[in-house]
Amino acid sequence: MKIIFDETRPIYLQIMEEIKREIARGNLKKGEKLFSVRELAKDIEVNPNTVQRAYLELEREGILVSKRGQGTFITEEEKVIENIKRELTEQIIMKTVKELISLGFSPREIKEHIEKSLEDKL
Amino acid sequence: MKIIFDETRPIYLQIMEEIKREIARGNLKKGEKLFSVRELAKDIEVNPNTVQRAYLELEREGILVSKRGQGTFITEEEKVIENIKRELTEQIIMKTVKELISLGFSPREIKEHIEKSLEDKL
Amino acid sequence: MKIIFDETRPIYLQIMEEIKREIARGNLKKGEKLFSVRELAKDIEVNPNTVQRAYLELEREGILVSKRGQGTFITEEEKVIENIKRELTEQIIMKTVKELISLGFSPREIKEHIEKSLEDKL
Amino acid sequence: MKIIFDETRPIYLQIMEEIKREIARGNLKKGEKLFSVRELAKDIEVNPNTVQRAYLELEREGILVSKRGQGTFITEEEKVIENIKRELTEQIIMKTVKELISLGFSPREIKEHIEKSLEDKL
DNA sequence: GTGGTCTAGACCACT
DNA sequence: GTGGTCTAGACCACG
Repeated sequence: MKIIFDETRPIYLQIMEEIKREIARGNLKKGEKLFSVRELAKDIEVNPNTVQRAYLELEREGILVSKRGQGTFITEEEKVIENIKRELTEQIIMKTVKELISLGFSPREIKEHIEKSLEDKL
Repeated sequence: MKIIFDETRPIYLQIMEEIKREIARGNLKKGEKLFSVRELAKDIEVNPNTVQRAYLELEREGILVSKRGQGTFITEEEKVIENIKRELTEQIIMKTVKELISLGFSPREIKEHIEKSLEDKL
Repeated sequence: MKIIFDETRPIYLQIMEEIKREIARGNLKKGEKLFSVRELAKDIEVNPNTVQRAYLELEREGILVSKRGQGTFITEEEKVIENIKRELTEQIIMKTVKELISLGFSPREIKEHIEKSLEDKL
Repeated sequence: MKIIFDETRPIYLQIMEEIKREIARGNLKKGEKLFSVRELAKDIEVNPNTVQRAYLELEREGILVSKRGQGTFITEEEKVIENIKRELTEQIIMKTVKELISLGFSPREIKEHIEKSLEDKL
Protein backbone atom coordinates (compact mmCIF):
# COMPACT_ATOMS: atom_id res chain seq x y z
CA MET A 1 0.00 0.00 0.00
CA LYS A 2 1.19 3.48 -0.81
CA ILE A 3 -0.01 6.55 0.99
CA ILE A 4 1.06 10.14 0.58
CA PHE A 5 0.22 11.72 3.88
CA ASP A 6 -1.53 15.03 4.12
CA GLU A 7 0.16 16.45 7.25
CA THR A 8 -2.98 18.32 8.14
CA ARG A 9 -5.25 15.42 9.08
CA PRO A 10 -4.74 12.50 11.50
CA ILE A 11 -2.77 9.73 9.91
CA TYR A 12 -5.10 7.00 11.19
CA LEU A 13 -7.98 8.64 9.31
CA GLN A 14 -5.96 8.69 6.13
CA ILE A 15 -5.14 5.01 6.55
CA MET A 16 -8.86 4.28 7.03
CA GLU A 17 -9.73 6.19 3.91
CA GLU A 18 -7.10 4.45 1.87
CA ILE A 19 -8.37 1.04 2.95
CA LYS A 20 -11.92 2.05 2.09
CA ARG A 21 -10.76 3.24 -1.30
CA GLU A 22 -9.01 -0.07 -1.96
CA ILE A 23 -12.18 -1.92 -1.01
CA ALA A 24 -14.32 0.30 -3.20
CA ARG A 25 -11.93 -0.24 -6.12
CA GLY A 26 -12.17 -4.00 -5.61
CA ASN A 27 -8.51 -4.42 -4.80
CA LEU A 28 -9.47 -5.72 -1.39
CA LYS A 29 -12.27 -8.27 -1.58
CA LYS A 30 -14.77 -9.58 1.00
CA GLY A 31 -13.24 -12.01 3.45
CA GLU A 32 -9.73 -11.18 2.33
CA LYS A 33 -6.93 -11.05 4.87
CA LEU A 34 -5.24 -7.70 5.42
CA PHE A 35 -1.60 -7.00 6.16
CA SER A 36 -0.81 -7.46 9.83
CA VAL A 37 -0.63 -4.32 11.90
CA ARG A 38 3.13 -4.59 12.17
CA GLU A 39 3.66 -5.29 8.47
CA LEU A 40 1.58 -2.36 7.31
CA ALA A 41 3.13 -0.06 9.91
CA LYS A 42 6.59 -0.93 8.68
CA ASP A 43 5.54 -0.63 5.05
CA ILE A 44 4.10 2.87 5.31
CA GLU A 45 6.54 3.93 8.03
CA VAL A 46 4.18 4.86 10.82
CA ASN A 47 3.85 3.68 14.38
CA PRO A 48 2.04 0.33 14.78
CA ASN A 49 -0.33 1.99 17.25
CA THR A 50 -1.52 4.26 14.47
CA VAL A 51 -2.35 1.34 12.20
CA GLN A 52 -3.95 -0.43 15.13
CA ARG A 53 -6.24 2.53 15.70
CA ALA A 54 -7.25 2.61 12.04
CA TYR A 55 -8.09 -1.10 12.09
CA LEU A 56 -10.02 -0.67 15.34
CA GLU A 57 -12.18 2.13 13.97
CA LEU A 58 -12.87 0.18 10.80
CA GLU A 59 -13.88 -2.79 12.91
CA ARG A 60 -16.28 -0.54 14.78
CA GLU A 61 -17.76 0.50 11.45
CA GLY A 62 -18.27 -3.15 10.62
CA ILE A 63 -15.86 -3.07 7.72
CA LEU A 64 -13.12 -5.19 9.24
CA VAL A 65 -13.26 -8.26 11.43
CA SER A 66 -10.30 -9.28 13.55
CA LYS A 67 -9.84 -12.88 14.55
CA ARG A 68 -7.53 -13.50 17.43
CA GLY A 69 -4.49 -15.43 16.39
CA GLN A 70 -5.41 -15.27 12.69
CA GLY A 71 -5.33 -11.65 11.61
CA THR A 72 -7.68 -8.97 10.34
CA PHE A 73 -10.12 -9.58 7.49
CA ILE A 74 -12.51 -7.67 5.30
CA THR A 75 -16.09 -8.31 6.37
CA GLU A 76 -18.14 -10.96 4.58
CA GLU A 77 -21.15 -8.63 4.52
CA GLU A 78 -21.61 -7.51 0.94
CA LYS A 79 -23.98 -4.75 1.95
CA VAL A 80 -21.28 -3.07 4.01
CA ILE A 81 -18.91 -3.17 1.09
CA GLU A 82 -21.48 -1.78 -1.29
CA ASN A 83 -22.09 0.94 1.23
CA ILE A 84 -18.47 1.97 1.25
CA LYS A 85 -18.49 2.28 -2.50
CA ARG A 86 -21.70 4.28 -2.43
CA GLU A 87 -20.40 6.68 0.21
CA LEU A 88 -17.08 7.18 -1.53
CA THR A 89 -18.83 7.86 -4.80
CA GLU A 90 -21.10 10.35 -3.13
CA GLN A 91 -18.10 12.02 -1.51
CA ILE A 92 -16.15 12.38 -4.74
CA ILE A 93 -19.08 13.82 -6.58
CA MET A 94 -20.02 16.26 -3.84
CA LYS A 95 -16.48 17.55 -3.66
CA THR A 96 -16.41 18.16 -7.39
CA VAL A 97 -19.80 19.81 -7.45
CA LYS A 98 -18.77 22.14 -4.64
CA GLU A 99 -15.59 23.11 -6.43
CA LEU A 100 -17.44 23.84 -9.63
CA ILE A 101 -20.07 25.88 -7.81
CA SER A 102 -17.28 27.90 -6.17
CA LEU A 103 -16.09 28.67 -9.72
CA GLY A 104 -19.50 30.20 -10.36
CA PHE A 105 -21.17 27.45 -12.37
CA SER A 106 -24.86 26.71 -12.04
CA PRO A 107 -26.02 23.07 -11.60
CA ARG A 108 -27.26 23.11 -15.20
CA GLU A 109 -23.86 24.23 -16.48
CA ILE A 110 -22.11 21.61 -14.38
CA LYS A 111 -24.30 18.91 -15.87
CA GLU A 112 -23.56 20.13 -19.40
CA HIS A 113 -19.84 20.25 -18.80
CA ILE A 114 -19.70 16.76 -17.39
CA GLU A 115 -21.83 15.33 -20.16
CA LYS A 116 -19.49 16.87 -22.70
CA SER A 117 -16.47 15.35 -20.96
CA LEU A 118 -18.12 11.96 -20.91
CA GLU A 119 -19.06 11.99 -24.59
CA ASP A 120 -15.48 11.23 -25.57
CA LYS A 121 -15.51 8.17 -23.35
CA LEU A 122 -18.83 6.72 -24.45
CA MET B 1 -3.86 34.43 0.58
CA LYS B 2 -3.89 31.09 2.32
CA ILE B 3 -2.02 28.11 1.02
CA ILE B 4 -1.64 24.71 2.59
CA PHE B 5 1.48 23.28 1.06
CA ASP B 6 1.61 19.78 -0.24
CA GLU B 7 5.23 18.89 0.59
CA THR B 8 5.43 16.66 -2.45
CA ARG B 9 5.23 19.28 -5.19
CA PRO B 10 7.34 22.43 -5.69
CA ILE B 11 6.05 25.36 -3.69
CA TYR B 12 6.26 27.74 -6.63
CA LEU B 13 3.89 25.49 -8.59
CA GLN B 14 1.40 25.46 -5.75
CA ILE B 15 1.52 29.25 -5.54
CA MET B 16 0.87 29.41 -9.28
CA GLU B 17 -2.10 27.10 -8.95
CA GLU B 18 -3.56 29.02 -6.04
CA ILE B 19 -3.36 32.28 -7.97
CA LYS B 20 -5.00 30.66 -10.98
CA ARG B 21 -7.77 29.35 -8.73
CA GLU B 22 -8.32 32.81 -7.27
CA ILE B 23 -8.56 34.26 -10.77
CA ALA B 24 -10.95 31.53 -11.89
CA ARG B 25 -13.13 32.17 -8.85
CA GLY B 26 -13.22 35.87 -9.66
CA ASN B 27 -11.46 36.90 -6.46
CA LEU B 28 -8.65 38.35 -8.53
CA LYS B 29 -9.91 40.46 -11.42
CA LYS B 30 -8.29 41.64 -14.63
CA GLY B 31 -5.83 44.47 -14.16
CA GLU B 32 -5.84 44.06 -10.40
CA LYS B 33 -2.62 44.54 -8.44
CA LEU B 34 -1.29 41.49 -6.64
CA PHE B 35 0.55 41.38 -3.36
CA SER B 36 4.15 42.43 -3.84
CA VAL B 37 6.70 39.64 -3.99
CA ARG B 38 7.94 40.43 -0.50
CA GLU B 39 4.51 40.82 1.05
CA LEU B 40 3.21 37.52 -0.24
CA ALA B 41 6.45 35.80 0.71
CA LYS B 42 6.13 37.04 4.26
CA ASP B 43 2.44 36.21 4.38
CA ILE B 44 2.79 32.59 3.33
CA GLU B 45 6.20 32.21 4.94
CA VAL B 46 8.34 31.29 2.00
CA ASN B 47 11.42 32.93 0.54
CA PRO B 48 10.83 35.92 -1.77
CA ASN B 49 12.71 34.10 -4.51
CA THR B 50 10.09 31.36 -4.49
CA VAL B 51 7.24 33.84 -4.92
CA GLN B 52 9.28 35.62 -7.55
CA ARG B 53 9.60 32.41 -9.49
CA ALA B 54 5.87 31.75 -9.34
CA TYR B 55 5.16 35.28 -10.60
CA LEU B 56 7.77 34.91 -13.34
CA GLU B 57 6.26 31.66 -14.63
CA LEU B 58 2.77 33.15 -14.57
CA GLU B 59 4.06 36.15 -16.46
CA ARG B 60 5.49 33.85 -19.07
CA GLU B 61 2.07 32.21 -19.38
CA GLY B 62 0.61 35.65 -20.05
CA ILE B 63 -1.43 35.65 -16.86
CA LEU B 64 0.51 38.29 -14.94
CA VAL B 65 2.27 41.47 -16.00
CA SER B 66 5.14 42.82 -13.91
CA LYS B 67 6.02 46.49 -13.89
CA ARG B 68 9.28 47.32 -12.20
CA GLY B 69 8.83 49.87 -9.45
CA GLN B 70 5.06 49.50 -9.56
CA GLY B 71 4.07 45.94 -8.84
CA THR B 72 2.64 42.84 -10.47
CA PHE B 73 -0.80 42.83 -12.05
CA ILE B 74 -3.35 40.42 -13.47
CA THR B 75 -3.39 40.68 -17.27
CA GLU B 76 -5.98 42.86 -18.99
CA GLU B 77 -6.57 40.11 -21.57
CA GLU B 78 -9.99 38.64 -20.83
CA LYS B 79 -9.34 35.67 -23.10
CA VAL B 80 -6.43 34.56 -20.95
CA ILE B 81 -8.58 34.75 -17.84
CA GLU B 82 -11.42 32.81 -19.44
CA ASN B 83 -8.89 30.22 -20.49
CA ILE B 84 -7.74 29.71 -16.92
CA LYS B 85 -11.28 29.06 -15.80
CA ARG B 86 -11.90 26.67 -18.68
CA GLU B 87 -8.73 24.69 -18.00
CA LEU B 88 -9.37 24.51 -14.28
CA THR B 89 -12.91 23.27 -14.89
CA GLU B 90 -11.68 20.66 -17.31
CA GLN B 91 -9.06 19.55 -14.79
CA ILE B 92 -11.52 19.15 -11.93
CA ILE B 93 -13.94 17.17 -14.04
CA MET B 94 -11.31 14.90 -15.55
CA LYS B 95 -9.91 14.09 -12.14
CA THR B 96 -13.36 13.12 -10.87
CA VAL B 97 -14.22 11.06 -13.90
CA LYS B 98 -10.95 9.18 -13.60
CA GLU B 99 -11.54 8.45 -9.93
CA LEU B 100 -15.03 7.17 -10.62
CA ILE B 101 -13.84 5.02 -13.49
CA SER B 102 -11.19 3.55 -11.16
CA LEU B 103 -14.07 2.63 -8.85
CA GLY B 104 -15.47 0.59 -11.71
CA PHE B 105 -18.25 2.86 -12.95
CA SER B 106 -19.15 3.10 -16.62
CA PRO B 107 -19.56 6.56 -18.18
CA ARG B 108 -23.31 6.02 -18.22
CA GLU B 109 -23.36 5.25 -14.50
CA ILE B 110 -21.21 8.30 -13.76
CA LYS B 111 -23.64 10.48 -15.63
CA GLU B 112 -26.58 9.07 -13.73
CA HIS B 113 -24.88 9.50 -10.36
CA ILE B 114 -24.00 13.09 -11.04
CA GLU B 115 -27.46 13.92 -12.31
CA LYS B 116 -28.94 12.49 -9.15
CA SER B 117 -26.59 14.56 -7.01
CA LEU B 118 -27.50 17.69 -8.91
CA GLU B 119 -31.25 17.19 -8.65
CA ASP B 120 -31.20 18.37 -5.04
CA LYS B 121 -29.58 21.61 -6.10
CA LEU B 122 -31.79 22.44 -9.05
CA MET C 1 33.40 27.81 -22.93
CA LYS C 2 34.61 31.38 -22.78
CA ILE C 3 32.36 34.27 -22.08
CA ILE C 4 33.26 37.91 -21.66
CA PHE C 5 30.44 39.37 -19.65
CA ASP C 6 28.83 42.61 -20.60
CA GLU C 7 27.99 43.99 -17.13
CA THR C 8 24.93 45.69 -18.51
CA ARG C 9 22.81 42.65 -19.33
CA PRO C 10 21.84 39.69 -17.14
CA ILE C 11 24.50 37.01 -17.03
CA TYR C 12 22.01 34.21 -17.62
CA LEU C 13 20.96 35.85 -20.90
CA GLN C 14 24.56 36.08 -22.04
CA ILE C 15 25.10 32.42 -21.24
CA MET C 16 22.02 31.58 -23.29
CA GLU C 17 23.28 33.60 -26.22
CA GLU C 18 26.71 32.03 -26.10
CA ILE C 19 25.21 28.54 -26.14
CA LYS C 20 23.01 29.47 -29.08
CA ARG C 21 26.05 30.83 -30.90
CA GLU C 22 27.97 27.61 -30.28
CA ILE C 23 25.05 25.61 -31.63
CA ALA C 24 24.74 27.84 -34.68
CA ARG C 25 28.46 27.47 -35.35
CA GLY C 26 28.16 23.71 -35.15
CA ASN C 27 30.43 23.38 -32.12
CA LEU C 28 27.55 21.93 -30.16
CA LYS C 29 25.69 19.27 -32.10
CA LYS C 30 22.23 17.74 -31.72
CA GLY C 31 21.94 15.31 -28.83
CA GLU C 32 25.30 16.33 -27.44
CA LYS C 33 25.79 16.51 -23.68
CA LEU C 34 26.54 19.93 -22.25
CA PHE C 35 28.73 20.76 -19.30
CA SER C 36 26.92 20.03 -16.06
CA VAL C 37 25.45 23.01 -14.28
CA ARG C 38 28.18 22.92 -11.64
CA GLU C 39 31.04 22.43 -14.09
CA LEU C 40 30.06 25.32 -16.31
CA ALA C 41 29.40 27.51 -13.26
CA LYS C 42 32.89 26.84 -11.96
CA ASP C 43 34.43 27.28 -15.39
CA ILE C 44 32.95 30.70 -16.08
CA GLU C 45 32.98 31.70 -12.42
CA VAL C 46 29.33 32.34 -11.77
CA ASN C 47 26.92 30.81 -9.30
CA PRO C 48 25.39 27.45 -10.26
CA ASN C 49 21.93 28.99 -9.93
CA THR C 50 22.76 31.40 -12.73
CA VAL C 51 23.79 28.61 -15.09
CA GLN C 52 20.74 26.63 -13.99
CA ARG C 53 18.52 29.51 -14.98
CA ALA C 54 20.13 29.79 -18.41
CA TYR C 55 19.65 26.05 -18.98
CA LEU C 56 16.06 26.26 -17.76
CA GLU C 57 15.18 29.07 -20.15
CA LEU C 58 16.82 27.26 -23.06
CA GLU C 59 14.88 24.14 -22.15
CA ARG C 60 11.71 26.16 -22.25
CA GLU C 61 12.67 27.34 -25.72
CA GLY C 62 13.02 23.71 -26.74
CA ILE C 63 16.74 24.00 -27.35
CA LEU C 64 17.95 21.92 -24.42
CA VAL C 65 16.60 18.81 -22.72
CA SER C 66 17.45 18.12 -19.09
CA LYS C 67 17.48 14.62 -17.69
CA ARG C 68 17.73 14.43 -13.94
CA GLY C 69 20.64 12.32 -12.84
CA GLN C 70 22.10 12.28 -16.34
CA GLY C 71 22.80 15.77 -17.53
CA THR C 72 21.62 18.40 -19.98
CA PHE C 73 21.59 17.78 -23.72
CA ILE C 74 21.10 19.64 -26.98
CA THR C 75 17.71 18.78 -28.47
CA GLU C 76 17.45 16.08 -31.13
CA GLU C 77 15.08 18.31 -33.12
CA GLU C 78 17.01 19.50 -36.14
CA LYS C 79 14.40 22.11 -36.96
CA VAL C 80 15.01 23.88 -33.67
CA ILE C 81 18.73 23.96 -34.35
CA GLU C 82 18.26 25.28 -37.87
CA ASN C 83 15.99 27.91 -36.42
CA ILE C 84 18.69 29.13 -34.07
CA LYS C 85 21.10 29.57 -36.93
CA ARG C 86 18.50 31.35 -39.02
CA GLU C 87 17.58 33.75 -36.23
CA LEU C 88 21.19 34.51 -35.36
CA THR C 89 21.98 35.20 -39.01
CA GLU C 90 18.99 37.48 -39.31
CA GLN C 91 20.05 39.30 -36.14
CA ILE C 92 23.61 39.90 -37.31
CA ILE C 93 22.50 41.20 -40.68
CA MET C 94 19.79 43.45 -39.30
CA LYS C 95 22.19 45.01 -36.82
CA THR C 96 24.67 45.78 -39.59
CA VAL C 97 22.08 47.15 -41.93
CA LYS C 98 20.77 49.44 -39.22
CA GLU C 99 24.23 50.71 -38.41
CA LEU C 100 24.95 51.44 -42.05
CA ILE C 101 21.62 53.18 -42.49
CA SER C 102 22.41 55.32 -39.44
CA LEU C 103 25.61 56.31 -41.27
CA GLY C 104 23.42 57.65 -44.04
CA PHE C 105 23.75 54.89 -46.62
CA SER C 106 20.86 53.92 -48.87
CA PRO C 107 20.01 50.22 -49.25
CA ARG C 108 21.50 50.33 -52.73
CA GLU C 109 24.79 51.71 -51.42
CA ILE C 110 24.87 49.12 -48.65
CA LYS C 111 24.45 46.36 -51.19
CA GLU C 112 27.26 47.75 -53.33
CA HIS C 113 29.63 48.09 -50.40
CA ILE C 114 29.04 44.55 -49.25
CA GLU C 115 29.42 43.12 -52.71
CA LYS C 116 32.73 44.88 -53.04
CA SER C 117 33.91 43.46 -49.71
CA LEU C 118 32.89 39.98 -50.77
CA GLU C 119 34.64 40.10 -54.11
CA ASP C 120 38.00 39.62 -52.43
CA LYS C 121 36.74 36.46 -50.81
CA LEU C 122 35.13 34.87 -53.84
CA MET D 1 26.95 62.04 -25.63
CA LYS D 2 26.11 58.65 -24.24
CA ILE D 3 28.60 55.83 -24.00
CA ILE D 4 28.18 52.38 -22.57
CA PHE D 5 31.66 51.34 -21.66
CA ASP D 6 33.00 47.96 -22.53
CA GLU D 7 35.22 47.34 -19.47
CA THR D 8 37.58 45.30 -21.55
CA ARG D 9 39.13 48.04 -23.69
CA PRO D 10 40.72 51.36 -22.73
CA ILE D 11 38.12 54.02 -22.15
CA TYR D 12 39.96 56.64 -24.18
CA LEU D 13 39.77 54.36 -27.22
CA GLN D 14 36.06 53.97 -26.77
CA ILE D 15 35.64 57.74 -26.55
CA MET D 16 37.63 58.12 -29.77
CA GLU D 17 35.45 55.59 -31.52
CA GLU D 18 32.28 57.22 -30.35
CA ILE D 19 33.42 60.62 -31.64
CA LYS D 20 34.35 59.06 -34.98
CA ARG D 21 30.94 57.43 -35.16
CA GLU D 22 29.23 60.75 -34.46
CA ILE D 23 31.27 62.36 -37.22
CA ALA D 24 30.50 59.54 -39.64
CA ARG D 25 26.79 59.86 -38.86
CA GLY D 26 26.94 63.57 -39.54
CA ASN D 27 25.98 64.56 -36.00
CA LEU D 28 29.32 66.30 -35.68
CA LYS D 29 30.11 68.43 -38.72
CA LYS D 30 33.35 69.87 -40.10
CA GLY D 31 34.59 72.87 -38.15
CA GLU D 32 32.12 72.27 -35.33
CA LYS D 33 33.14 72.93 -31.76
CA LEU D 34 33.25 69.95 -29.43
CA PHE D 35 32.38 69.83 -25.74
CA SER D 36 35.25 71.04 -23.59
CA VAL D 37 37.35 68.35 -21.99
CA ARG D 38 35.89 69.12 -18.58
CA GLU D 39 32.28 69.18 -19.79
CA LEU D 40 32.52 65.87 -21.58
CA ALA D 41 34.41 64.28 -18.69
CA LYS D 42 31.67 65.31 -16.31
CA ASP D 43 28.96 64.23 -18.70
CA ILE D 44 30.21 60.70 -19.22
CA GLU D 45 31.67 60.44 -15.73
CA VAL D 46 35.30 59.75 -16.48
CA ASN D 47 38.47 61.50 -15.50
CA PRO D 48 39.25 64.64 -17.58
CA ASN D 49 42.68 63.18 -18.33
CA THR D 50 40.98 60.33 -20.13
CA VAL D 51 39.01 62.67 -22.37
CA GLN D 52 42.14 64.74 -22.87
CA ARG D 53 43.98 61.69 -24.13
CA ALA D 54 41.16 60.82 -26.56
CA TYR D 55 41.19 64.38 -27.96
CA LEU D 56 44.99 64.33 -28.25
CA GLU D 57 45.02 61.08 -30.21
CA LEU D 58 42.28 62.31 -32.50
CA GLU D 59 44.27 65.49 -33.06
CA ARG D 60 47.25 63.35 -34.03
CA GLU D 61 45.07 61.56 -36.54
CA GLY D 62 44.14 64.93 -38.00
CA ILE D 63 40.53 64.60 -37.05
CA LEU D 64 40.42 67.26 -34.35
CA VAL D 65 42.10 70.63 -34.12
CA SER D 66 42.55 72.34 -30.77
CA LYS D 67 42.83 76.10 -30.62
CA ARG D 68 44.31 77.48 -27.46
CA GLY D 69 41.80 79.55 -25.53
CA GLN D 70 38.95 78.63 -27.87
CA GLY D 71 38.37 74.91 -27.63
CA THR D 72 38.57 71.78 -29.76
CA PHE D 73 37.07 71.57 -33.23
CA ILE D 74 36.38 69.03 -35.91
CA THR D 75 38.84 69.44 -38.78
CA GLU D 76 37.88 71.48 -41.83
CA GLU D 77 39.42 68.85 -44.11
CA GLU D 78 36.55 67.05 -45.80
CA LYS D 79 38.80 64.27 -47.00
CA VAL D 80 39.61 63.32 -43.43
CA ILE D 81 35.95 63.17 -42.56
CA GLU D 82 35.13 61.09 -45.61
CA ASN D 83 37.93 58.80 -44.62
CA ILE D 84 36.46 58.22 -41.20
CA LYS D 85 33.16 57.24 -42.70
CA ARG D 86 34.83 54.94 -45.20
CA GLU D 87 36.89 53.21 -42.53
CA LEU D 88 33.97 52.80 -40.21
CA THR D 89 31.86 51.36 -42.98
CA GLU D 90 34.60 48.96 -43.92
CA GLN D 91 34.95 47.93 -40.29
CA ILE D 92 31.27 47.24 -39.79
CA ILE D 93 31.02 45.19 -42.94
CA MET D 94 34.15 43.18 -42.27
CA LYS D 95 32.96 42.32 -38.79
CA THR D 96 29.64 41.09 -40.12
CA VAL D 97 31.19 39.10 -42.91
CA LYS D 98 33.55 37.42 -40.48
CA GLU D 99 30.72 36.50 -38.14
CA LEU D 100 28.68 35.03 -40.96
CA ILE D 101 31.64 33.05 -42.25
CA SER D 102 32.16 31.67 -38.73
CA LEU D 103 28.57 30.45 -38.93
CA GLY D 104 29.58 28.46 -41.97
CA PHE D 105 28.15 30.62 -44.77
CA SER D 106 29.90 30.97 -48.10
CA PRO D 107 30.40 34.47 -49.58
CA ARG D 108 27.69 33.66 -52.13
CA GLU D 109 25.22 32.74 -49.36
CA ILE D 110 26.08 35.88 -47.42
CA LYS D 111 25.37 38.00 -50.47
CA GLU D 112 22.02 36.30 -50.97
CA HIS D 113 21.00 36.69 -47.34
CA ILE D 114 21.85 40.36 -47.28
CA GLU D 115 20.09 41.04 -50.55
CA LYS D 116 16.99 39.37 -49.19
CA SER D 117 17.13 41.49 -46.05
CA LEU D 118 17.51 44.64 -48.10
CA GLU D 119 14.60 43.88 -50.39
CA ASP D 120 12.14 44.89 -47.70
CA LYS D 121 13.83 48.25 -47.41
CA LEU D 122 14.09 49.06 -51.08
C1' DG E 1 27.41 12.07 -9.92
C1' DT E 2 23.16 14.72 -12.22
C1' DG E 3 19.38 18.41 -12.32
C1' DG E 4 15.69 20.84 -9.34
C1' DT E 5 14.14 23.51 -5.51
C1' DC E 6 14.62 26.45 -1.67
C1' DT E 7 16.45 29.79 1.81
C1' DA E 8 19.02 33.88 3.28
C1' DG E 9 20.58 37.91 2.10
C1' DA E 10 22.58 41.28 -1.07
C1' DC E 11 22.59 44.82 -4.74
C1' DC E 12 20.59 46.98 -8.77
C1' DA E 13 17.22 49.73 -11.67
C1' DC E 14 13.03 51.97 -11.80
C1' DT E 15 9.03 55.22 -9.99
C1' DG F 1 8.64 51.29 -2.18
C1' DT F 2 8.63 47.93 -6.50
C1' DG F 3 10.49 43.86 -9.43
C1' DG F 4 14.96 41.59 -11.21
C1' DT F 5 19.33 39.42 -10.68
C1' DC F 6 22.92 37.19 -8.28
C1' DT F 7 25.67 34.66 -4.73
C1' DA F 8 26.35 31.12 -1.18
C1' DG F 9 25.07 27.13 0.41
C1' DA F 10 21.70 23.55 1.51
C1' DC F 11 18.74 19.51 0.63
C1' DC F 12 16.13 16.48 -2.39
C1' DA F 13 15.07 13.01 -6.18
C1' DC F 14 16.94 10.39 -9.70
C1' DG F 15 20.19 6.98 -11.84
